[in-house]
Amino acid sequence: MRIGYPCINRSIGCTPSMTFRLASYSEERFLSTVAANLACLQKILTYNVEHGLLFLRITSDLVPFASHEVCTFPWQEHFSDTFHDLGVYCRDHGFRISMHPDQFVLLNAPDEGVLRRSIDELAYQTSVLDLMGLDRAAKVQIHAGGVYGDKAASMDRFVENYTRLDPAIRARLVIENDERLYSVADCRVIHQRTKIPIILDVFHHALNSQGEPLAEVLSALSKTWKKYDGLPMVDYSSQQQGKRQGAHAEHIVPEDFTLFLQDSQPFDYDLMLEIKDKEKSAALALALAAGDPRLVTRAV
DNA sequence: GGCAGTCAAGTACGC
DNA sequence: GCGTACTTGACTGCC
Repeated sequence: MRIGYPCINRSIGCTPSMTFRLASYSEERFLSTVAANLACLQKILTYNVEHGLLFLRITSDLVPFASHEVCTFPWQEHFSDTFHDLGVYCRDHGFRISMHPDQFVLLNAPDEGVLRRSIDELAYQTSVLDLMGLDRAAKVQIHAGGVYGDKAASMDRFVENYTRLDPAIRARLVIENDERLYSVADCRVIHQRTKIPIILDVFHHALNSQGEPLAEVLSALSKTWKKYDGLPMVDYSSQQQGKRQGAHAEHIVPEDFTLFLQDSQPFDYDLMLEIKDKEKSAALALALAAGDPRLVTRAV
């Protein structure tokens, strides 16, 4: 079990998610932004090695507008050495890496334009991991998509579109249960037809499920990950008190997290903490997990 | 320097 | 059919 947090670090003074308005697009702006983002990503990796946090989600904004038609610059070639170096650093230090396209990426969209843009975005995110030379255990996670008034037909469309994807994308794609539309049970139906691995989002499962116990779910989902996919990934967060149901908490709740570690025994997984204060809660989680035989904080 | 409104992209839902 | 909520960090224009 590696522990990590998503995308940005609040204490190192840079962000790998620098972007700009579409109206401000220029090649100069694009190049300087990507260069700064990549430099910041290296800083975050270094910080994480020093703090024993070996699971990192890379931000979708690393290369702004990468999948947009406005971006015609061959950034893959231009930055290939930098990506390569980042990848070597990740491998040397035993990192697990993931990416998570946002809500606009819908593999089951009935609209052809939405589908095409979604696939373009998946191609971009996949290519980042490919350029870094990471193996198949580095994943791109999405939700199953929309319902569009007919869930069965929408799941059929997911399966169809998934099957037609470039193998390079398919090798990295995994799906995650969401808090409203597609539960773990729904994802398992899609898995049966595609063999796509399933990420468990513990918080979403609490909000959208038939109450299947954690151990039962982990047991089933672990089997959807092949050896070359790496350990299963799990997203963890908790409810922000006083906010709308589903709102992510600002800080980790130590008692809940300790309980989760106990309840998830004996399953092993890499854990992504979707908590707003990022590396701060991740450090606390590490402390709470100290002594857990599953925990890994440095390259072996 | 600080603040409020806005931002490439989509869907679901209430009225 | 239309407007709004969802989610969220960063940009941008205005004071």
